[in-house]
Order: sequence, then structure tokens, then C-alpha cells
Amino acid sequence: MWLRPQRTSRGEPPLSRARIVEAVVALLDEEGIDRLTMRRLAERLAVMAPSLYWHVDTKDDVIDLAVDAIFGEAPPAADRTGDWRAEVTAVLTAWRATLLRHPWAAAVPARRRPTIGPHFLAWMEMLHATLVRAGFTEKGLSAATWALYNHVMGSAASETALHITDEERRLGQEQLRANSDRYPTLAERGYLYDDDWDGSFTTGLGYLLDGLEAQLKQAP
Amino acid sequence: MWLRPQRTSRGEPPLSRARIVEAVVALLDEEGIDRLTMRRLAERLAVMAPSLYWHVDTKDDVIDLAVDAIFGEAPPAADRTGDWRAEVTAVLTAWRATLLRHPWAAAVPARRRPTIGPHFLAWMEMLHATLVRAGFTEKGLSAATWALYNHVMGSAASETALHITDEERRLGQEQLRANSDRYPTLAERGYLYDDDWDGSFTTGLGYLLDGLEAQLKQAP
DNA sequence: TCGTCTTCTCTAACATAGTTAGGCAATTAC
DNA sequence: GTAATTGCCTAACTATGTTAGAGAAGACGA
Repeated sequence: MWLRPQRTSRGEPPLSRARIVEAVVALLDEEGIDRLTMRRLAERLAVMAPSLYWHVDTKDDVIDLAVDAIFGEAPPAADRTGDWRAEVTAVLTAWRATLLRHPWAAAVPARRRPTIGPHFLAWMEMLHATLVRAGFTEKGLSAATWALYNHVMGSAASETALHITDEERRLGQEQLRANSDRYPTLAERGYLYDDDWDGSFTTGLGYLLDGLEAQLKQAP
Repeated sequence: MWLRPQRTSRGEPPLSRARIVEAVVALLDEEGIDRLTMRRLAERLAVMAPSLYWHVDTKDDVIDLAVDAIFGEAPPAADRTGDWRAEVTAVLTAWRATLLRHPWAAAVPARRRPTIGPHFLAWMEMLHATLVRAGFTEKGLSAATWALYNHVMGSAASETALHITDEERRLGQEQLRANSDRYPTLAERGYLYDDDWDGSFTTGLGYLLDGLEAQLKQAP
């Protein structure tokens, strides 16, 4: 008994959901989602893995908490300029920045249940409210929301998942050229040739907003 | 020796990469990606798990093969009507149908390396070529490709991942209403309220195409 | 025809994972 | 002061991806 280390003398605060969340985000940022294990997470908290299960039900819960946590870092700004295009752009740009700060995050929702954490919902509320004020209703609102949602999430997911090295890019180009009969356009222009993700996001968002604006003017 | 069953007398064709691909797609379709294990896949082929590794390097390879295989089922149609909007719509609609036939597929690329299987590349070539014929070049082409890519993949991923039961939807609505001060718009209109995925896809695609068309007319 | 080589599957096993059971100290509640 | 609760621990179970190495069947050359 006397040989065992005293728990409270470790100097660190006891385990708590908040500390777990903090630790898992740090772990994901530093090592990526493949290296997230309950044991590694526990180690970071100077605790044994099963202890985590007192505060959390499953590993999936931990991931859900992590995703919601990053959306809580920078709550959506709410400057109602009256210019809905600018507002949507601002929301989505900040949204995207959050996802890129935590490159593991964009891929998570695609594979799992709907994200319904409070912080994420705040962003969704922001986007939704802006579109409602812009004049969208019913099906148009739904389609606009999903299109914009897919654009942010998709572009962030693409950017973070599709990173390849120069060597891989070179090899890919080689393969394409070797099969230029099957892929003439790709062989000529390249595939995954463009690294200007910011530009693609912004330009693509512009396309979408142009289309949305036209829709609004047509049926207001 | 004589007691052991003879291998070739099992009546089934021997293991091959093609048979593995066929089996993994069936397994994924029937049981989903969470239930894909090398042992279960092997069982389906009346083989022990380690035997698979003669034909395949890792489990990820198997998944890559599966994804590419489904894109080979229905090779992209190539009716060049001259109407690029109709052509893009046709390609993306078929693309989406493929993803929805195999609900596990849309989530895969988001998490992994770029898809560069031959069948998938054929679809990408189709989309790319259509946009090139429509008049897109350089940055605009890249942005258009990614925007459309994200729209198909994203909408299919959303549709297949975000399915919730009526009970869950009811509970979610309840939660939102209980917090209607934080989420006024969502509480009123609902979140995940709309099941018209087809409609959202088509309408959203319309927005995008409108925006793309405007861009083309502006700077041809 | 014999032996050797290649091909392919098997058995056995390892390391790592998520998760559960149950114990035990510290703290809190009465 | 005793009893209940909290919250962490050790030990262990099951599942999974993957490797090592044995061995059978056929191919192939002498």
C-alpha cells in the first residue's frame, strides 16, 4: 500500500471530460486519426485506458467530442451586413479554416452519424439563418444548405485526404501518359495537378453563389 | 495425406484477384464497411484469411479494389450531344447512382489516398473532357472539376452517412426546440428534416451549373 | 521419369485494438 | 463513524491485421 504512488500527488488535475477532449484534439492534431487509440489517449492523460470509459462510452464518442470541440474554438461570427453573399462566404471561409486547422476533422462526418454537437449546430444555424434571410425557403433552402455544406466539407476532405508527394504525382502522370488513349484529357492536363486548393474553393464557391443568386432573382 | 481434403475438388475456382474483388463488393453491399474483415472475406471465398495476402498486400488494397470495381460496373456513357450541361448532368447522375448502389463507397475516398483506379479514372476523364469541351481552362477548369466532384461525392456521402431513424429525428427536433434560443432557425425549420436527397442533389447541381454557365459567358 | 522450382494455400502465432469485470482507495453524505 | 459513491486501477477477453514458415500440387527441364 505504502509502496504505491499516491494518486493526488501527481500534480495533475483528475480526469474529466473536458481534459479528455483537450487531449484528444491535441493527439489528433499531432498524430492523425490513424494513431488515435484509447491507450495512447490515456497515456497522454497519465491514466490507464479503461479509466476513460468512466467518462465516455465508446471511442466513437471521443471522436464526436473532438469534432464538436474544434467547432467551438471559433464561434461563427455574426456580422449581419445585409449582403448575404458576403455573409455566406465569411461563414464558410471560417468553417473551412477550422477544418484545415485540424486536418483529421473533415473526413469524420462522411463516415459516421450526423454531427449534432452543440458547437457544430451553431455553425449550421449560422449558415441556415443567413440563407433564410437571403430569401430561400423550402426545397430551395434545403438544396442550398446541402450544396454549401458539401462544398466546404468536400473541399476540405479532398484537400486533406488527397495530398500526394511530388514523386507520387510524377508517377501518376507517367501512368496517365502511358494510357493516354484511355485518358486523353487527363493525360494532357493532368490529374491532381493543381495544388491551389484555396483558389479552387473560392472559385467553386463563387460558381455556387452565382447560381444561388440567379435562383433568388428568378423566383423571389 | 489421404485424409486431407483435396483442394481442387472443392468445385470452386481457385482464389484470384478477380474473385476477391467480386467477394468484397458483395460483402460490403450486404454487411457494410464496418463488417469487412479479412477473415470474413476469406470465409466467403472458402479460404483462410492469410491466403488473401498472396493476392493482395493489405486490407486497404482490398478496399481500393472494391471502390474501383463499382466504377467499372457501368462505364460512363459518352453521348456527345453538344449540350455540355446535359452531358455533365448525365455523367454525375450515373456517378451518383453508382455510389448509391453501394452505400459504403462514397465515404471511402474522403478518408484515404486519392482514388486512381482505372475505372474511376475513366469517369474522371469523362467529366474533365466534357468541361474542356464546354470551354473551361486552367484555374476555372480545376475549380469546376473539384466543385462538381465534391457535389457528387459529398451528396452521396451525406445521404448514405446521415440516415437517421424517425425516432432519432424526433429526438433531435426536441433537443433543438429545447435550445431554440441558440438555434432559432434550425429549431423552426428543423435540421436533417428533409429526406428529398434526389431533389437536393438535382437542385444543387442546377445551382452549380448556372454558376458555371454564367462564368463561361462572362469570360469565354 | 526423376528431381527441382514455382505457385499457392495452410497452420500457428504475434501485436495491437476496443472494451468489460471487478477490486480498492479516496471522498462524500448522512 | 459508517455507508455509499466516485473514479481510477489491474487483469483479461475478443477481434483484427498481418507475418513466418510448412507443405501440397503442378510445371518444367534433364
